[in-house]
Amino acid sequence: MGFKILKKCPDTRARRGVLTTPHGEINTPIFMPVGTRASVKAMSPEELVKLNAEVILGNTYHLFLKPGMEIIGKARGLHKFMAWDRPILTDSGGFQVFSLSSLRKITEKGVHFASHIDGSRFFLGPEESMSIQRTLGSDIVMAFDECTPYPSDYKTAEKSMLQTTRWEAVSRDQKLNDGQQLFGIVQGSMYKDLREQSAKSLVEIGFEGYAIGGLSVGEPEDTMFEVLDWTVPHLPEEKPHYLMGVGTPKQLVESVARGIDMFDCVIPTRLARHGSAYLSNGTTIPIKAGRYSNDFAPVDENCDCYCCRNFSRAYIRHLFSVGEILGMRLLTLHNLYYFINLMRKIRDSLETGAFAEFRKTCFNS
RNA sequence: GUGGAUGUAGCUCAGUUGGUUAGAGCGCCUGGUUGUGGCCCAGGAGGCCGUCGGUUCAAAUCCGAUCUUCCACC
Repeated sequence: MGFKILKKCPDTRARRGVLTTPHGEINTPIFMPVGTRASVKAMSPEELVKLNAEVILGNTYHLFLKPGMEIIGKARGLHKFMAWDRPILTDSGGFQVFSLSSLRKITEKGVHFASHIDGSRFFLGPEESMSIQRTLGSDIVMAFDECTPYPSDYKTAEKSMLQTTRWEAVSRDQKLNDGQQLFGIVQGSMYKDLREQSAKSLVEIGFEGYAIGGLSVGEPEDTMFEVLDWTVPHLPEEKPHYLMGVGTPKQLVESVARGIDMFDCVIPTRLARHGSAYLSNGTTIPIKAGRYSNDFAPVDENCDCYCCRNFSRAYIRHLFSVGEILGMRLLTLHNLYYFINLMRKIRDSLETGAFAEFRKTCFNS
């Protein structure tokens, strides 16, 4: 178990690495498709394997509410329950408690909240989150944190960051299963000294990996990159760095250059369900637009995914306009293929020492 | 043929006792969507109100003719 750096970029902070878990190896930099409720929406595990997805996300908050831990326990863990035998990373539930639920009451022990599904009351704190993630049996466990809203004034951001730090220390003290790796999460909003302080505190506690949270929450893109520039240098170089919830193709490349190894984002799958398809230059097209009704070219001429090898824009637009499930499935497949392949190209360029060049030219086509 | 109904945005329809630049839903076009509620949000384009004539200061609205479509009867 653990992280090994295979090669470093001579020009940037980018690295090519391998993270070993109980369910296999993860080649970094990596993009992790999101499978919140024990399903990467519209994809079967078999299709994800064909796409070369090496690791997917699951979510403590959602799985805790439905189907509940008793059922996951009876299924003997999330891997068996959903028939996915590759690595799984589970989010701690902290983010969702703040973004989805209502009637939150925060105490030193955790958060009282009302379910976004039916309003029923629950409590989630670091002890509960770790216990749940132990039952889920995920390979990578995230510490319980509070995602500081944006914008936040300094005092609010500081208070929130310190609360997160205390919860993360409690998370670290909980017992996990053999092989489960715990990642800490840096907070601190957009303040340089808070980010540094958060990073240093986490390093003191000691985690198998370090995530950067509280970004891509509405701040300008340049601000996000700036926060990465402030934060990553304070993380242990030999541990994996995970940027939570990011991002667009351009943000992935730019964040790799700033030393990030892991990403997760709903963008490719959510946009696919809403009818947006990624092109190789990193932009999207709205496949539902009337102008595609007579366009018999593939979604992306430069793509060799199953969708682009077999189907036309006109056909997929038709599927969307009549509400056929296959439309969402094909675009999800295509968008994930694009993201996963983009990361493979990043890794290839790191291996050959050509990342800096790739960074400049990768969206030119 | 007779009687009744109908005609307003691409589609389905609202438009009160005549009163400023005629509305809605869907569709269409532009943006947005970042640790997931198969959505949603913000803008925009688009109408000689079937046609012709009349009444009136003023007509989608009242009157006449005509055409369209539908129903019933013969």
